[in-house]
Amino acid sequence: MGVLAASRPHLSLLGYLPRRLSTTAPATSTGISAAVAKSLLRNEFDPDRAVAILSSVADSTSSTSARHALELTVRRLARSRRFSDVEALLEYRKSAVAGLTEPYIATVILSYGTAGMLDHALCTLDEVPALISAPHSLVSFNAFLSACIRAKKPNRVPDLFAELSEKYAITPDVVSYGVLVNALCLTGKTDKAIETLNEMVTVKHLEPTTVIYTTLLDSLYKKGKSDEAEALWKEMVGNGCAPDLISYNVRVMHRAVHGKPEDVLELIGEIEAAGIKPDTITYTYLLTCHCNAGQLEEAKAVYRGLREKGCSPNATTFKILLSRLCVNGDVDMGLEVFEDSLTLNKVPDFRTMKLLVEGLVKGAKLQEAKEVVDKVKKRFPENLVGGWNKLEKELGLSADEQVRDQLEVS
DNA sequence: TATCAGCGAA
Repeated sequence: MGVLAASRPHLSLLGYLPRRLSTTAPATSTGISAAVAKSLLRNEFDPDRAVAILSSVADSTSSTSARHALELTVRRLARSRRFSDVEALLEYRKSAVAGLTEPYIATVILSYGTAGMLDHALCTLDEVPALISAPHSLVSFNAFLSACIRAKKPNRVPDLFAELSEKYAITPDVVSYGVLVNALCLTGKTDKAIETLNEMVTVKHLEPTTVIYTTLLDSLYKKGKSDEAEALWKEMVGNGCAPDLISYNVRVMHRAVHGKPEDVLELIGEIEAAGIKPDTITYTYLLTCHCNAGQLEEAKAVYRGLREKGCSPNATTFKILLSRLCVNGDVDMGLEVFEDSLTLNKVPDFRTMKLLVEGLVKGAKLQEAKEVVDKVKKRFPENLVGGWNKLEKELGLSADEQVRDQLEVS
């Protein structure tokens, strides 16, 4: 019942789509570029405004940015549980876009996966030959397998892999096997995943890839089987699959959790020696390792050194460093890090921000605490502000409380 | 030339 209510189409949206596209845009707005839409969407959490941004994209199909913009919009709608609107949006794209291509349909399939609507993804896959007047290729098949994983249903991949490749007479390639191996890893069947890789090589005569090895390495490390992982790393290199940054980062992750900062630094040295430039994820692991070893000054140094390494902090960097700073009572640096996150539009989650505000109040920095709350409230959509109002009351930061404080002082 | 696979954390 609740589901029905939640998934009832939003009338304004349904009306909006065709109208927007059939009406000539006013002279002032000739449409924005997909790249601009993408950056707007990244900071737009309101689903209706997201749809509005998306529909003003001039070139809505060809670029990767345009496809990414579509996926971001679907994610916003799905987060609001507006699945009928997701359907309206994606079905409209399928029907109204001239010169529909298989890569574009692949994006629709993946978007349905992101929204958890696997039945719709499967229907779309079925429609491919009718939509493009050509048989399926691996692109839509692989996109569908990947949609299963995005929909958090990796357990369905093995059966569908066999069933659909048979039904559509498709010969799976290394990408298909890559998704299959990942699905097996995600469902805890790492042994079966390794078996699958071996089958792929010996029976299907497909070359193994760095990507598939990386999937397996990650799974083995996360299961605590580091010896097996190290052996597989050697196998990967031996089979001519050169490790890239992501495979190194999987190792860095393991060392950051189980080793010392020196071990992580040593591995970073190896990465650089291989002619690869570590990225923000690499340095965030290093920073985390320093934090866990109680080396807060070193962690701060890593943070401050990011820019000269050509990296900029991401949401995870901010979250980890800020929470650790607050726990250690370093609210001054905490404020600095918060301001940076504001500048980059990557303000950490409520729990982390709560630590900063509480720390500031504890340190008698009421004015700063209030400013932080105001700035965060301004950035977040209405539906997330509730927690802040409650926290303000608890900490005595709300307007009423302040007036009372002032009265008490005078 | 890329589209369809792999790392953080939500």
